[in-house]
Amino acid sequence: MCNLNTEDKILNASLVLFSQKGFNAVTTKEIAKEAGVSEMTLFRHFENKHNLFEKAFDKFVFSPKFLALFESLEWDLERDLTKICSSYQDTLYKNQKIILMHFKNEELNPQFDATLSKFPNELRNLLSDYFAEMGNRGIIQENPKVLANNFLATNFGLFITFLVMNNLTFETDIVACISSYVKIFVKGITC
Amino acid sequence: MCNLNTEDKILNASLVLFSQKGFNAVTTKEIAKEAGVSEMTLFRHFENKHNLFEKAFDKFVFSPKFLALFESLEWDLERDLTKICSSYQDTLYKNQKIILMHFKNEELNPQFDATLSKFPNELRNLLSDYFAEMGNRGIIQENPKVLANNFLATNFGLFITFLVMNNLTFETDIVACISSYVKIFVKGITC
DNA sequence: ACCCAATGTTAGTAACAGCTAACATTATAG
DNA sequence: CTATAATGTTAGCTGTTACTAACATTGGGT
Repeated sequence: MCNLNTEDKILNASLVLFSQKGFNAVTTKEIAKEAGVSEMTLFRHFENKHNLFEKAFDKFVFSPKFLALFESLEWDLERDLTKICSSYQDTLYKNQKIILMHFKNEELNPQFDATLSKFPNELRNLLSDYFAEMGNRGIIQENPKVLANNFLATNFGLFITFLVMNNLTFETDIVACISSYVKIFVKGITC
Repeated sequence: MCNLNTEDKILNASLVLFSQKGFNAVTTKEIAKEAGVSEMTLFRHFENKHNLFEKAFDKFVFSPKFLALFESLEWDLERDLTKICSSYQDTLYKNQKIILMHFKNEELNPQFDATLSKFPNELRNLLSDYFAEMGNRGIIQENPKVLANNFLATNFGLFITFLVMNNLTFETDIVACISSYVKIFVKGITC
């Protein structure tokens, strides 16, 4: 952690602290200390706190490539959904700090929301198309849009539950939960 | 909103603002203004900001009566789960501000987590027992604990998705999503 | 050995936070 | 009408925050 360059050390520290406490509750002194750097250095590199926040966001937001994923599907419900699940969970996991930042901060960055909504929306459309095609093939018959929403919301729900409520709720692990969910979901929607 | 007594006006304003921005990001001046009251009055009633936070929490936390709910069940999967769903969603809805407060604030109040974890844990145990009994009756065969976790996490996920991501994700409404979810879940777990 | 760029250190500013004290105003009840 | 309690107003204190200026220190490249 020490042989990173200065900017990265500061950005890392920012991400950690902003996601833990939110923008207003974190001080620049705190960030500097966490980064192992003088506060002055922080301002020399990022001008002001708000700018630092934006740079941290830009650097750490992870945009997945769902299109490739959907081209690799096999039109086998359980296999495909398992694949999609783990890809989506992976994306959520990689963005967990960013997502927490979003939860803790109100409308700090207008493009913040836009960026964060991009990949769920993309995934939702791809999923909806996938379900529609599965409907055409006579495999399922529910409304594809509702299914897509449902599937995404459940995945996000499982993710957020295990991420933020782990100390206060469930003891089963998320992998078991998800694989069980996919099995039930597949059986539940198959004609 | 104006014929409430002073303490209630302040507590209401606190809840709104704390859940929107988090403890540190809200000022006592802001709360006083939102409550339509002088800042001095706020301190006269609640001594300090932290105490105000705790009082707001104590006042607005809503503890449901799940035991009565489970005694009223009919051992018909879809009907029962629909009932449980809507009761849980109702609880979440009534506690939404409190839940948001929990999301935005790190370990401010030690009993905070304990209180908030009480009712999901209670519900989880009741649900798990319910599924176990349904297993004994030969209606389902999955692991009751995993099912309970799954059911709760999905419900929480749907709730939180619609609560906090409504501007950036899905356009379907939550009632449709939930009723669809229950149907799929029931079909998916029935032998 | 020297330069220069990156860092650290210290001191400080202006704004604002939480909070208090003192006094003025209102309202209500006897 | 008056006494009393609840509120408002103002001014200010104390600490902290974001941020700046000025100078000191380090360390690698030539």
